[in-house]
Amino acid sequence: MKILLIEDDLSTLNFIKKGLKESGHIVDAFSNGNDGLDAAYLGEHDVIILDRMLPEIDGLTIVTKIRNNKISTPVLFLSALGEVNDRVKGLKAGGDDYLTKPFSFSELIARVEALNRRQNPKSEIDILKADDLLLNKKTRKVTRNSVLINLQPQEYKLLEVLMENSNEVITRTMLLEKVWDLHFDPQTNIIDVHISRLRKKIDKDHDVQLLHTIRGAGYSIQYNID
Amino acid sequence: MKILLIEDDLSTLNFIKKGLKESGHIVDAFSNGNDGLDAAYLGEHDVIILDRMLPEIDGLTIVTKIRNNKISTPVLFLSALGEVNDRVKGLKAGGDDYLTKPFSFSELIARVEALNRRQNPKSEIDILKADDLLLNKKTRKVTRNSVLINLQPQEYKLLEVLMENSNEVITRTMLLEKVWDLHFDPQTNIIDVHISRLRKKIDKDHDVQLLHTIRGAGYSIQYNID
DNA sequence: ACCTGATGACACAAAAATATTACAATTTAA
DNA sequence: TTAAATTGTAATATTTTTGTGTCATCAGGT
Repeated sequence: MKILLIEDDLSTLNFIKKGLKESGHIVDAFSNGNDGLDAAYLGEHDVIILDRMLPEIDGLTIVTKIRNNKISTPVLFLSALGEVNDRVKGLKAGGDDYLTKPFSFSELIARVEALNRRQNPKSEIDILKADDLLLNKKTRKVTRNSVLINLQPQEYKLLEVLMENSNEVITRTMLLEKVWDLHFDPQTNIIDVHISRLRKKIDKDHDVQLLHTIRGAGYSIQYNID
Repeated sequence: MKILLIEDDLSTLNFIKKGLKESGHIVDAFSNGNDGLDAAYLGEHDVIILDRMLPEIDGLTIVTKIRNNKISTPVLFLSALGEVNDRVKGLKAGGDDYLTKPFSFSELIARVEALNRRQNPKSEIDILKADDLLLNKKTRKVTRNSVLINLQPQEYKLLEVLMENSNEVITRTMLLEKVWDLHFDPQTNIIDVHISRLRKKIDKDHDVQLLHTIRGAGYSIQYNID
C-alpha cells in the first residue's frame, strides 16, 4: 500500500511514517502543503493522510483541489479539532474519514486500511498464493510445499511485490520503486543480487520454477491456476 | 455482543444476521423501523446496525429519537447512498459510523466490533496461551511448562500485548503505544531492553523459542497450533 | 560458432538493526 | 526515610542484512 502523508509537525510526521513503514507500507511524506499537493496530483497513492491545519495551504483546500482534478484517492483527515462541525466540514470538502489528535496509531492504521479496502476490495486478502508457495502478510511467513522459508526483509518485500502481481511482468523500474523506493536507476545490480538470493530460497530444490526472468523487461512469478 | 439490526430488505437482513451469528454474536433483527425503535429503547444492545432508508420511519429519525431518550448505543448506518451529504446527515443525527452498500461482511464486522470496543473496552478471554506458555490476566501470573515466571509489571504488559496477538507481528510503534502509551518515538532502546529481559525469563532454558524478532518490523510470539 | 549485452552467483565489506550489560534515576513499600 | 524494587538510559557488543565489485554464464542476433 502506497500512502501519501502530509503533516507539518515533524515529530508527528516521522512517527506516523515510521509506524506505517514497519507495517509494510510505502510512505511518501511531505511537511508542507504545496509539495504534498503536487504529490497528490500524481494520483498514484492508495490513501492520503492529511493534516487539517497546514501553514501554507489548508488541508481542506488541498482536498477540494485534488477532488476538482478528479483524483479520488481516499483522504483521512488528521486534526486537533474534535467538534462535529469540523468533521462535517472535512467530509463536505471531500475527505473520507476523520481522526482527531491525539490519536492512537492503531486506530490510524485501522482507518487507513479500511479506506483502502473500500476503494480497492481485492487488497483484503492477506494470504498470497502461487502454486505451492504461500505468503502470509500478517505473520510475514513464507512457505513452499508447507516448508517454512526464511527470508530477509528486503527479500520478503520483493517477493510480496512479485506475488501481488502474479503472472504479470514486473519491470526492473517498478521493482526499484516498490521495493527500494528509488525513483532513478542506481546503476548497480541490486535487483539481480536480490532476485538471485530469493530464487535460491524459493525455487532451488523444486522442480517447478516460479520466479521467471523476462529478458529485457523484468521478472515474473508464474504458475498454472488449478 | 448483543446487536440490534434494523433493515427492511429481507435478504440483506438475513445475510447480516447469519454472518453475525456465526461470529458468535446475539442478533435481534427487525425489518421495520417501528419494531426496531421499540427494541432500541430498551437500551440493552451493544451496537445498532441501522438501514438509512426504511419504509415507515427513516433511519435518521430513529437515531434522533433514541438519542433524545438518552440511549447512547453506538449506531452504524447502512446506506445505498454514497453521497457526502448523507454521511454528514447521518453523523449529525448522532450516528457513529457509516457504511455504504454494497459492503463486504468483513468490513461490517470490523466496524461493529470497533464501535463496541470504543463503547465498552473490556476484553473477553482471560487466559492466553502460546505453546506451554500461559498467561492469566485475572491473576497476572505467567507460567511456562507449569513453572511460575516472575515478571515485572512492564514485562508483563509487554508479554500480554504480544500474546493477545500471537502469531502476528506487533510493530515497535504498536508496542510503544500499547505498552508505554507513547505516541511518538522516544529515541531510546526501551523496547530492546525490555524484550531482552522478557526473553531471558520466557525463552532462556527452553528449546522452543516463542519470542521472535521480525527485523525491520517488530516482534512476534509464534508457536505451532496443535 | 561467436560476439555482445543482459543476467546470475559469490565473497566480502559496510551499514543497520538488535541484544546485552551495567548503571543511574525513579518509584514503591516497609 | 531508607532500602529494595523497578524502570529507563547509555555505552558497547553482537548479529543480521544489505549493497558493491568481480567474474561467470546465458540468450539471442549476426
